[in-house]
Amino acid sequence: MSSSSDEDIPLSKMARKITSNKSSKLKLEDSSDSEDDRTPLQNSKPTPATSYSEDDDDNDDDDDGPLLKRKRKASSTKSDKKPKVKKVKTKSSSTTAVKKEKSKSATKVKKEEPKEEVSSQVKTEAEAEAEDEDDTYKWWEQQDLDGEIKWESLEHNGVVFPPEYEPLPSNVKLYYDGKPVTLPKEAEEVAGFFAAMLESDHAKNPVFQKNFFSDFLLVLEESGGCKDADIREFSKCDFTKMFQHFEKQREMKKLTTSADKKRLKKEKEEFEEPYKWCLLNGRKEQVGNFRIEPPGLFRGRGAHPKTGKFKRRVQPEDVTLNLSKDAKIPDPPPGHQWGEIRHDNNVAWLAMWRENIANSVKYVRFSQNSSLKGISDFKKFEKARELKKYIDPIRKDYKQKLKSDLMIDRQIATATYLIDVFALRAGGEKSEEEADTVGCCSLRFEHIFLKPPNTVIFDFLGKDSIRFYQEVEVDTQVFKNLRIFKKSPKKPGDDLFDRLDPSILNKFFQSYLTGLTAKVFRTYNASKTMQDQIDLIENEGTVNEKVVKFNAANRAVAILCNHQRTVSKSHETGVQKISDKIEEMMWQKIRFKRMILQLDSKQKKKNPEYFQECQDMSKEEEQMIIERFIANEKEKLIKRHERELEKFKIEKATIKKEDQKDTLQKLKDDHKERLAKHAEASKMYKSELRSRKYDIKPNVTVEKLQQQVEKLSTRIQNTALNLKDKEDNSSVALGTSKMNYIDPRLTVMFSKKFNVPIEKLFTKTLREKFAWAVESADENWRF
DNA sequence: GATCTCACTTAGAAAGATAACA
DNA sequence: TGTTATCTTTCTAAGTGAGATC
Repeated sequence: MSSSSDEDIPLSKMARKITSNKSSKLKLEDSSDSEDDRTPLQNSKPTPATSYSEDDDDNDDDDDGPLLKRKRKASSTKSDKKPKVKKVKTKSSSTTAVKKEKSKSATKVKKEEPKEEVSSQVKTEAEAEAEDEDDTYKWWEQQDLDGEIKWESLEHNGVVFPPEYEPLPSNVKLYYDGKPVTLPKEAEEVAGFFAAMLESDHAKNPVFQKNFFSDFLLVLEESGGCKDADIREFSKCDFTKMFQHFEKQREMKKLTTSADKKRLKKEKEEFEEPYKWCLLNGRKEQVGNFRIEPPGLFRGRGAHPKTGKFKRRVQPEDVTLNLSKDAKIPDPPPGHQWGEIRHDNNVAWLAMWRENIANSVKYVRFSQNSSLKGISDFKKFEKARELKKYIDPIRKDYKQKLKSDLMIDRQIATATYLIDVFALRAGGEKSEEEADTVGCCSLRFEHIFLKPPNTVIFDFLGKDSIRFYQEVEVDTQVFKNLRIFKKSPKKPGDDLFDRLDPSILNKFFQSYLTGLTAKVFRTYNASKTMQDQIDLIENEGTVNEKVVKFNAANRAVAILCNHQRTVSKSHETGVQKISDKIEEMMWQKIRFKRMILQLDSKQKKKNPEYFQECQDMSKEEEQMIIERFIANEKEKLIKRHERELEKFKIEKATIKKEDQKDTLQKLKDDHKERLAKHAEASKMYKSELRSRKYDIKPNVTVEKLQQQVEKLSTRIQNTALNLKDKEDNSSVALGTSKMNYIDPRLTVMFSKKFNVPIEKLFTKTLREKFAWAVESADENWRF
């Protein structure tokens, strides 16, 4: 099938998640299914992986050999290169800044503000916030954003180091083989890191334990060893005393008065204030992570082979600072020197150091609301919007290439399909020293299961070891290709796309559009999905209802990108509580309806549907609800009384001695009275259940009862909606897509078009990060 | 062309702050 | 007013991709 109508179907819809209702299968491209295509995989003749001959159109010239078998190898550990200060390039621009779509003139170029000293006397955050909004640099009103250099001048105050280690009190010790032992403070610190997380999942992980312990022994040896015992076995170490000490400290911290907490917070803020800001081209901008990461145990995600290893303390000598040549070099901490000073204006970092786990580089960068971050965000979304113009020919092209005679082209086309339709990541190669996670190019034999005629089950761990599990229908030719890519002698452990890696794929993408890479597809499809979802929303209802609809659209994007979060521990009980509440409201509603019938039996004839639900709830169900309701209410009363007694104990001293007895007696009497009322009500409910006779007060009318029923109906509806939202959101993380994938101008457009305050959609941080979008998009903006 | 290095974005967990509830 | 649930921010791990180097 290669009809033109097929071209009209958006590709993102071509493959659908299979639900239990498979009614809407889309017929897709291709074709004359050959006899061979219907042959079960296990019966097909084994062929070498380097060539394939399924049917004629599947024949391959095989002039393109597979990539060298990709070994999962250890990364090299060192680079002693001297830093190079690159020549500053000043390229002419092509990117124009965000055009103001509002009536205000957008072309006015802002004058550079006078350079101010970045010193410990910089304004406080509150003062900075209070500054006139117009004083902030609106880079989006500039015309040229294309320069390659990152800054003309950069000044900052360096970084904040974590506090030195404070040894434990002498009575808090590690126990080895049942006896307390004294450790050198360096080793004690490492043992303490483990002890502090004794009850976490990490500490129960054998790999974590092993890595921690071997690093602990190393530090112990480096620092002079333990004189009290020959520590060799992890199983003989008892960290509980140390753990209890940290728990106690945590409890003490909780008890700090709020005034003290405030004071400590203020002191910390005052100390950190100078490090929070820098001067970028003479303008004050915020620094992001100005705190050097403290030492600790590496918490790798998933099955990381290095999890638990000791992350060493970073010294000033390990830190390289990056700033202008003429900028004042911040003083290193007393007795120390900076590792290196650089003046590289091709990069957007202020400081860096190398960590000891993977020997990778950590950077101190500008904050999310800085102009540099904003500009790169803006460019990212503009590139994704540019893809709009190319997406149709690209899709047409790769659909054709799915049947190419060249294996490499087929693999490229199939991978592009997966990236475009299922928003897979590129999937770069990983070393043995990392968790075994994959993306598109690194998918292996065992990560997909094929179910004829065209169903694929993906099951693999993606970034952060988050499981990607989807059962989907795919294009028939894609299905055929995947079957070829899995054909014998391929076996578990082998790469599905044995001739691909992200750089080959990205080179292919670049032939369509400069700067087009696998990740642009994710941004494009995410924002496109959001635009489509918003287009479906009716402009009606309350602000909160509109926010719920916005979140539902956001959720569609998060699901597309497979953004997940672990279900919170309290989720189950929370859901149960809400479900119980709904049942209780249903029971109350039915109760009111029965009262109506008792007052006026003719009502049933008038509107039998209205009273149908009175029959829907069985007596057993009702009894269960009533009993639970009674028990819950009683528990509430008891807890209330306990709190009152507790309060009385505390306030006793402030009450006159002669009044104390009376006050206590009153509390007890009140409680007794409430319990009596509760007992009476319980008795009434039970009697109602037996006799179906209701004790209705004389002032209660049919109209009043109807009003009550109406109120309850609305409450039930709202609570059910909340419950559904809670369930749907329990494992989906909305934040990641809002922050990284959905063009913020879509959110701003929604806010303006639907009259929803932006504060309801973006937190303060996001409003600052996306200030450029908030100020430039209007209600008609489209992705 | 494979591999390595560097600079950047993207990611979920954990900590902290705030709102809702009893 | 204290407790609990939820929202927001911070932290830092884990990706992508360009360009240098072997």
